[in-house]
Amino acid sequence: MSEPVHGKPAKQGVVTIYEIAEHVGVSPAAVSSVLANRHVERRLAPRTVEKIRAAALALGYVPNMAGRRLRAHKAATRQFDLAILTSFEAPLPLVGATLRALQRAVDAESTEDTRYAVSIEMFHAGRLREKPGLLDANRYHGIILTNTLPADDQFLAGATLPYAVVVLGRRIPRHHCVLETPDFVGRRSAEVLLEARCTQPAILYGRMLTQATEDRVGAFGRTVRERLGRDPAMLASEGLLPSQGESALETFFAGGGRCDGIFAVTDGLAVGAYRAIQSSGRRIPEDVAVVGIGDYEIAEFFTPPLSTVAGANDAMVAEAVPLLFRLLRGEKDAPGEVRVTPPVLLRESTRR
Amino acid sequence: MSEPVHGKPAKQGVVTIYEIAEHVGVSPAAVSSVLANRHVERRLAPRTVEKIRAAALALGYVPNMAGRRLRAHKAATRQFDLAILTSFEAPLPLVGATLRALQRAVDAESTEDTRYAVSIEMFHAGRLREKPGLLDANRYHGIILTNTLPADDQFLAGATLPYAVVVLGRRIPRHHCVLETPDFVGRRSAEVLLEARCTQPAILYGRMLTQATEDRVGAFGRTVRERLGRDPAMLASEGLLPSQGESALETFFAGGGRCDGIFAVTDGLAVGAYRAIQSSGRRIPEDVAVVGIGDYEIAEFFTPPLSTVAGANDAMVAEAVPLLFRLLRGEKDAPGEVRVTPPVLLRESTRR
DNA sequence: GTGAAAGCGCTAACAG
DNA sequence: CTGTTAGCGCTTTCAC
Repeated sequence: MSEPVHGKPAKQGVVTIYEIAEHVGVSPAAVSSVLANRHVERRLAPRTVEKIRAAALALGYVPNMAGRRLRAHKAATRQFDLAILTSFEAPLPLVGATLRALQRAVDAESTEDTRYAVSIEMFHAGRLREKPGLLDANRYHGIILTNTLPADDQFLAGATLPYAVVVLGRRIPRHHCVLETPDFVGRRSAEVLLEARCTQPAILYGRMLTQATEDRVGAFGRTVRERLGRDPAMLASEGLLPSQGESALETFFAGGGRCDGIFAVTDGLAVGAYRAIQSSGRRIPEDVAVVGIGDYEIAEFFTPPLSTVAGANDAMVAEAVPLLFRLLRGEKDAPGEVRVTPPVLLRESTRR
Repeated sequence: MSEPVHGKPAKQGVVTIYEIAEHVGVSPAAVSSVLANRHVERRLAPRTVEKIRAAALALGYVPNMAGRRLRAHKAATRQFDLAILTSFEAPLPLVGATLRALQRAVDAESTEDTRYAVSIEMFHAGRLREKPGLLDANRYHGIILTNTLPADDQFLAGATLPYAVVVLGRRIPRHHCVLETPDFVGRRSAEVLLEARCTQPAILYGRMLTQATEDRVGAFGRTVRERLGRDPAMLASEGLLPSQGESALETFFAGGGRCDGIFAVTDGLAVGAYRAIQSSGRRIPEDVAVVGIGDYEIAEFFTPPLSTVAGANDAMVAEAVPLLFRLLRGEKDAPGEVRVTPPVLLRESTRR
């Protein structure tokens, strides 16, 4: 039944150099040399080269990178493939900070015989499980995973990924996690508004919540309830764009909604909130105080400058990256969580 | 001299499962099963499992992903490895938009027997040539390359990468390029300021210039010179952060510099410029008109809203992605350039 | 319970 | 000018 080792037609498989070789009537080595542009040193007949090229094109040849790499592999060099996995829908500053920190570590750890490849890969929020190769042991040596939605977290809680994983911003059982001190951001941002003597606080957030945001929203609500005896206004926008935040707030105002303090859970939403507040003739902070998230350096440059809670990106990354390297080294390290407490920066937007 | 095929000690090479096997005194197959957590079905003795695990750790075993992938390869599935290569110093949101567009195309093109892996990889600006594996034919099937510095461009002009390459925002001989219509952004932004009757225009840019930015700076200068008979003030900031733009402008003002119109070449610099202008007691646009770049949705939400030129990122990506796929398919397509003309959006920051 | 052996796709070395 | 061969590191039968 089985063909000789290297003469397989692979009738329904993918095109390999063997099919091309057979098709043209030359050896696989000849094909290889042409595809690698080494046919000159091999002094192949121009006509043969042409035929091989044509066949590769006609058959739709796609090189198998694993095969090439295995072959090209320099003994005495081990390679770590690392990735940062984030959702398409997420804001990128955290990812940028993570990448820079990871690259710095990699540059420091690289030696003659140890290389690292670092990349950013994205998944559709809530559909992490559909990401190809996630469960395979043949893609990554380690990843930093961030901006997951609850659906992703649920999937992760039941899954065991066959490589080193550090989860950023989220607590997931049996995984290594680095996250904000729970409830801290929601509670402190509520307190900032209450200390500015707000009596009608509101929170502006995107409809799709990462767990970190969900935690912030929940703690904000609880704190307001405790202190004022009633719930804050909940303003859910369609997304995190300034325009979406703006229209959520406009709709609220148009419907007769009142508020004198807003917690905007991303910088984009804060930008939109500023615009909606100011274009409705209200002043910040006199009529409406605003507090936001400090993960973005832009907050200081709002008019007026935005008070922020959080902004623990750097601190989280500073924990996550060394943790990943410890896991790569196989150091015994029980799954668990590292908590980071972010700073609170009071600026004009809550000064009254 | 040479050892039997599979018994090599590889004295100074990297640790493989063969070294582990030899070390423990079992077969490579046993080691493999343990490392893949398949030892249960194999009913390995717990003690053996333990010893194998310990040896892997002690020897610092790092799995070779190419080997695993080659082995795991599902025949009848071809895989394309695509990447977006950008510099660390570049703004991530632009890259994110490119990735989303690429992913959309990939989602559409994926079939049962054709998979795509997409990632973002970064290089240090100006040191593209040092990126590991860039010249190897065993990493990517195709890339979109963006945010290169002149040093990178020079390197590229002399290099032939052994896979499909689309260069974004830059014209490089012998490569497939998608870029803004040359000079357009610099010229139009100058015109926008001149039409606002500015007589002392200035340009604010980062010290490190991508070619696209260099082009913008140059064309701005030429246009001002043509129309006013003298050069614009050139304000070079250390980087693209708001704080850096702010201090560049503060220094300029402090030194007695005067200007009534500014072209800020990124949104971060525009944010800094706004702050420096306003905190110096000047008004926008009455005292100083400002025009910026529209690649960022935030411009509309400045106070006052920022007039922008450019913002052709979406259009460029819309050209670049299909081009990449054509190259992957091997369609004959001579290297050359596609030019995209960006829109001009006039807002309050130049209305006077 | 464990080992031997085949072979994933590719390329470099060697032999004509 | 071209073909044969070995083997990169790994996993999966199959045989004992």
